[in-house]
This record gives sequence, structure tokens and C-alpha cells, in this order.
Amino acid sequence: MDKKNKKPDIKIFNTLSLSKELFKPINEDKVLMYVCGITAYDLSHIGHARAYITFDIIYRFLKSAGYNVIYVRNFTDIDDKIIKKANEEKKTVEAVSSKYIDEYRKDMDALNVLSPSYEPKATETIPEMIEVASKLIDKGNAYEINGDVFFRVNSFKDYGKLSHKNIDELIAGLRIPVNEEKENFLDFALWKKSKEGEPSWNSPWGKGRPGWHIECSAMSMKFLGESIDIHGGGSDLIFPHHENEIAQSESYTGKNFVNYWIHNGFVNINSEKMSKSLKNFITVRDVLEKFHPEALRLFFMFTHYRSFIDFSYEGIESAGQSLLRLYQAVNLYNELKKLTYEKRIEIKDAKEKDTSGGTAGGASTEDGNKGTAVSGKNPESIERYIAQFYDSMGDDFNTAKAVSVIFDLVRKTNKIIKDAMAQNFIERADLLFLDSAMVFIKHSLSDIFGILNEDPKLFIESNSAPANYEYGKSGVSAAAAAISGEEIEKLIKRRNELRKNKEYAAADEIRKSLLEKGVTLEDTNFGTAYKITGIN
RNA sequence: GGCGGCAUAGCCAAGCGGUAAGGCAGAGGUCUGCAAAACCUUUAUACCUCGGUUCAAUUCCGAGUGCCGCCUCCA
Repeated sequence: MDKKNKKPDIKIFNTLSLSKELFKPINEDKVLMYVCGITAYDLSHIGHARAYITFDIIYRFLKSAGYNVIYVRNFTDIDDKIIKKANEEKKTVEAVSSKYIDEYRKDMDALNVLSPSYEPKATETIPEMIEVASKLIDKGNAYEINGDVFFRVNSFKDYGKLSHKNIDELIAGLRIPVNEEKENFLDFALWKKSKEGEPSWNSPWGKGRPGWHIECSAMSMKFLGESIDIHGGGSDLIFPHHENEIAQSESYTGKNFVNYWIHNGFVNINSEKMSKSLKNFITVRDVLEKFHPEALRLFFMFTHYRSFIDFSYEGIESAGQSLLRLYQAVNLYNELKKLTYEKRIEIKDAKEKDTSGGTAGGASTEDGNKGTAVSGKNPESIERYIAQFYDSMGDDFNTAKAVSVIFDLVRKTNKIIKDAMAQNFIERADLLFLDSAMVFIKHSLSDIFGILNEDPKLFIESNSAPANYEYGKSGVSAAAAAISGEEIEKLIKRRNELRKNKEYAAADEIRKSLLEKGVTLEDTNFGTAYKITGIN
């Protein structure tokens, strides 16, 4: 990271080889990355969220590792499903696609998914697609039949290298009726003759529109060149989509198309694949209605990107609690800093340490010596944590492991801070450790994981209330309190007077009555705070 | 039918040849008049079953069971 030029080793599980490979980009400092985007015909679901958050983190990590990443993520804005939707809603195809592109962008913004370097639309790349199809025909890799152009799968000897299938087996396993027109049922459309009323473009084969697979090849080559480093997408795209992309691209250029193929696992609902066709999908919005977007991100990060995730509201709830713990740690640090500035916590230099005859300084047990703890319990280097973090991320983007490193660190910083608060002093070495730890925590969580972007104090105040979720129902945020803020303040004041006079029974009575109205009190050193926790 | 993946504590989930990260929940403790919140500590007699390889297997190999995915649009 901050070591100039020296980049951490990164191993990537490559679908081509089904094994982890050391990442070596084509250009020394630049990474060319393409990720298949959405077909814009409906709201995004949490499966899309996982895919794009996965690649968002990969994108962020590669940048943090010192690479200049050129990231392209496309929009498919011409396609059967969009045409169907347009017909149903009696709108133009363009109206439908642009609407859902807008909605998608809103979702991605909400999820703090960074915009790629380029977001091309298929319809903006038609000439390039026609060029590819034409040349493929010239080279004998494709053929035209009545205005349709098909890729001749048998002309590409490596067909199946990505999905690890072979053509003969695929034909043997045939389950769908063969299109009589095609030479081989595996042959796929590069160009489709358009029907009446459908959007169409002029081509050497008459009016038509592009096939799906050729879009990505054309857009990838247009923006990134003929050979790129990383191409990603959901694991359902391996076959046939990505397989077809390889076939047409490599036939077209005669060069290797992609060096590293990365595929993310699926989001399941009740152990079953979630998909639009199964109609069991949950939209990004459904989730964001009830949970903080960062909770969703963390939820995904707790699992390796290649594993499937079984989605559940309980799972996000759990991730939400974890997120709160992270915010709490930063908040605690902020409080400590404030106390040191106000000189309410003294900063001691190592020299004046230990009058209590502690054990050998730095080597002493860093755990367990509560209370005394003047012996340098810390000067441990933050480097160890940073190294572990980068090792984990460099090991096929193992976010689950990387996150655990952060939690380890958080436990450590919490302990140091709490001890300091209890003793009213902190050793300078410990403070320096805390400072560097927080810089690292904030960088890793915010810049790489894309979380922890809220003000800690505000976040904690607004998220501490137990979520009152119920599957399939909206209304997590509990009912509002049955009492006004003004009245609450009045009662708190009254109660604190009673407490001052040690009339605890009466004070507790007020607290109880507020609780019944959905207000929870918290006595702190700086006064009494209240939270609307709702009536259960 | 072909190909592939997964099976780790109450739940989620890393690890993958030398005897188990992390999170949530639970329990105990610190703090507090008591609470709440926070923090700390703690929680797997062996990681689906049975065989095999090995000095050593949760980790490798084989078989079995269960769940899931791809082979059709799909992140």
C-alpha cells in the first residue's frame, strides 16, 4: 500500500484453470477489468448487489494496492426481455432501459458501489459489433441465414475451455429443441434479424439487432483492447455467455481474450437460487428499506465471494450488529482523543512508567494485566495487522479473513482505550499505536470495503435500537414513541433531580414509564441520553 | 443423463497435513444507586458417515449420504 511501487502479491482464482494463480497484469501498473453489467428491464435484486459489491471491492482493493484500474461495466439496453417489457407497458424500449438504468444507478449509489471508469451501453457500440460479426463471417467463424448471423462453434477448437465442457457432451445432453436453421445447436446468434416494430439497426444482413454475447466482446475490446486482465460476472454467466465471448473474441483477434476470469457465487433464498425467473427475488430496495446499506455490504463480506450466500434478514441483522461494533470502536477512539485534548486523560511518556514493579516491559503479557497495566502493554506494531489484512485480501480477495483481522484489531484498541479511561492516563506508545490503528481501520473499511462512511456518533444513535424485523413485512423501524421529545426531556430532568436526592424508587418509576412509551434511557457521565426504541 | 460445488459450534462463516479465525446470539465480569449502553472474558474432546494414504487428516484419496448449481434467459 503505502510502500511506493511495491505491490502486494495477489492470487486470483481463475475459472479457466480452476485454481489460484498469481496475478500478473499485462501492463505493470495498470489493470484492465471488465464486468458484465445488467440487462436493464427491472429493479436490481440482491444478487446484483452481491455481484457488483464483490467487484467493487476488488476494484477498490486493486487501486489500494497501487494499480491504476480501468474498469468497464456495461449496460445491456437492447434485448428480448426489454422488448417484452416495453410491449407490456406500451413504452419504447429506450424508455424502459433508461428508466431501469437510472434505478440501478440509484441502488448502486445507495450501496456505495463506485462508478466504473466507463459504463457503455450496448446500443452505443453497434458499429463495432457489426464489424466483429462481419469479420467472423469472413474468417469462416460465422455464417448468415436469412438475416441472422450465427457463430460456428465448431470453428473454435477451444470451445468449452472456460466452463470445462466439451462440445460432444453438450450435444449429448441436449434438452432443448434444435433450431433447424443452425448448423449446430450450440451455435449462437451474433446478430438477430428484427421483427416488426422492434428497434433495429442497418447491417450488411438487413435490419437487425445484436445478439447478447457479442455486446460484451465488442465493448470490452472498444474500451480496453483485445486482451484484458480481468473479466468478471456472476457464476451463471460462465456458460454460455462467457464461453461464447471467448469464442468470438479469440476467433476475431487471434489473441487471448482474458487472462483471469472471476465469478462470484449466488445469493440463495432458503438454499435455492434466487432469480427473476423463479420469482423469489428480493430487490435491493426491499433490503434497504429495513437495513443500512453498509450492513448489506458487510453481510456479503463475511462470506467469500465464490461461495453462495443464503440470504436471510437474520443474517443481515447479525451483520448490522457487527457494523455497529465497528462504529462503536471508532467512536470510542474519538472520545478518547477528545479526553486527551481536554487533558482529562494524561499522556505519559514511557520513561515515567511503572512504579508497581511490573514484569519485563514490552514482552509482558498484553492480556490480563488489568488495573495496573503501566508496563508497556503495547508497543506492538500495527504493521502485523496491515500485513495480515493485505495477505488475506491478496489471497483471492478473502474478505472474510480480512474482516476478522479488523475485528481482532478492534478488540485490541477497545481494550487499550477502556484501560486508559479507567486509569485516566495513557502511555504515549499506546496512543501512537491507536492513532496508526485508526488510520488503518478507517482506510481499510472506508476505502476498500466501502463501509464506515457515516459519522460514528450519529450512526450509533440512529442504529442502536433493536431492529424489529419480520420477514416479508416492512416496518423494521419500530413504532415511534408515544410521547413528545419535550415531555421526555422534562421527565429526564425531573428524574435526575430525584436521583440527586437518592430517591431512586421514584426515579426508576419515571424510567419505567418512559420505557413503556418506547423510550429507553441511558445515564452517562455527561448526562442522560434517550433513545426511541419503540413499543414492542 | 453429463459436468461442478458445498457439508466446520445455537446461527453465520474463515481455515485446509501438525490438532480449530472472526461475527451474531448465549453466559460470566467491569462500569452503574440500580439499569441501559459500551467494553472485557468465555463458548467446537476432534470439522456429515465409512474406509484408505501418512509419524500425523477437519485438511489428501476412494466410497456413501444430504443439499445446491450449471448444461435454457439470468449477477
